[in-house]
Amino acid sequence: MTDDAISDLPEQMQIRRDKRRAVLESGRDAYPVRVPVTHTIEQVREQFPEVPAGEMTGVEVVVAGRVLFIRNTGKLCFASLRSGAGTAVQAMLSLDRVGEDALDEWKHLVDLGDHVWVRGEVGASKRGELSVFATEWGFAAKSLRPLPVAHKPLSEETRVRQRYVDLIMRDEARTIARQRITALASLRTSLTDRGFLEVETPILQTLQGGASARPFVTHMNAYDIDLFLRIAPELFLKRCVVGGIEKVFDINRNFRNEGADSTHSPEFGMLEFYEAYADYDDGARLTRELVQEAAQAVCGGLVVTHVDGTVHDLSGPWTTIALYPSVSAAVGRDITPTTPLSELVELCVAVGIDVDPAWVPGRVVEELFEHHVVPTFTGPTFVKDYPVDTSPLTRDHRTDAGVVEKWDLYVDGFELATGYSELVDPVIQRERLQAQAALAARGDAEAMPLDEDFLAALEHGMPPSAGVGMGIDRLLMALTGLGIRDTILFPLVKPL
RNA sequence: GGGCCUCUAGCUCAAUUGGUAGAGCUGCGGACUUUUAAUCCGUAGGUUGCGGGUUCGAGCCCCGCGGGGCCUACCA
Repeated sequence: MTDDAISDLPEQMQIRRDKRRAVLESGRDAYPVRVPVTHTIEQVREQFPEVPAGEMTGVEVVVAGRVLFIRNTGKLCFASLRSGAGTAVQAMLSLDRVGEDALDEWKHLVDLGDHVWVRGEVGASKRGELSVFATEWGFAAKSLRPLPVAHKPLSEETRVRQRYVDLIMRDEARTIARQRITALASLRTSLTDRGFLEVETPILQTLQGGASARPFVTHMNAYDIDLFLRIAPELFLKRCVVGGIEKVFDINRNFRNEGADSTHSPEFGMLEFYEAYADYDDGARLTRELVQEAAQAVCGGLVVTHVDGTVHDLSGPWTTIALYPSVSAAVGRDITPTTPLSELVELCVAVGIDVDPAWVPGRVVEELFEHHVVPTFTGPTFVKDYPVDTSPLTRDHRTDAGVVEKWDLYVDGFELATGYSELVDPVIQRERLQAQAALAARGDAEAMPLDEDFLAALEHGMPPSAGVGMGIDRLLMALTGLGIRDTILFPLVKPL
């Protein structure tokens, strides 16, 4: 006989273990391999949308669900059985229908959190609650741990560390888990409907590249080499474009070995797509359509309501501004890529922005932009034409000197997506990557080494292309107003 | 990286100046055939995050460590 009495266990857990043993010893099964279910709880709800209070339907069903509310009286017991998706139906066990033994066992063995099944006629209680009037019941799975109180909010830490409990207790947790998948499906549908091909690119990479970030490093025993977990799929998607997959995307997980806080997760979801014979304006247009179609799929419309009750309108063509003109308007002075650093620093000091002496002029302009312009945004906003000295890997603007063909999409004050007219000249790309490699050689952990194979691919000729990256977590944040950790089912947490 | 706050029963939280660790829900026993956080009677449940120190006495004060949160800095 197994010893299921574990010492030092909290009383309530020990009692549930004792009940489990009592179930088995009584000849019932606490964990049957199969349960005689005839209807899901959803099906019962759909089939009997309105049963008048106190009336019966004559239809017998067997339903199973988790017990989330329980109320026992002397000869009549109530329980609310809920499906995983959150639909509930009431079970009623009365002495005259289920019999004395089954009623007593129910009262003494069933706890909140247990999975049970009941067989019985569908009807409505005197209060009008749709109910299954049990003639028979059994366990589907006995729960050995007590649930938290239903009417007090679970601490944020418990919600994240024990997401299974969060999913049981909180409607919003169940909702966001489904919304995330809905958003991903919407992005896939939107892109494949437009002729894009979804590919998979490697997570284990021999060289880091495609972004400036510190990678996670791991080791491959067979080849005895260090490998990097990807920080971006970019260089592989460009290889696809070179190879003729001219509309291509990857929905992937990236890993960055940097800070983890309320807006940054060390692993995060990302959509990247590339479209040949398109430029950054085309990429912006498609990005807007993707976000709007995702909003339609997830929220049922383009006007979305956040968890704090605020309403956000994602419809329309959205505002597009250029970085330098917007800063010029805000500070009342003409700011261009040739404005001297001293003048830019002066403007920062005047409004209390601390300037790092190492910053290049473009960086200082971006600080002025974030201070003066970003807070004025009233809806989704594309900001285009960034300083060349902060975007060394990006193609120069076709007409404006000193800026590059890059945009950032701001929603709710954070950056949701970024897009480029991709640099495809292999000679210029090599020069810029060589400069990065020099930084890497000097110890800059975020700089990329020279990827000869990528350059060889470009030297075969890559058509002019638009490239876009969008954060999946941030898309969910924009649609729901949640923090990043609520959009990720299992965010990384430090072990206790 | 810096600063501030926080960790007490299964869950959510109290505990006055350093003086017997409590409540609600949950649990357990009992009553109740229409409950929705039922009601009533009775009752159990604690290594106060971990380790040291001060003190006659520490949940409370001091030091160290760990977890969490907020602000700030940095990074995308």
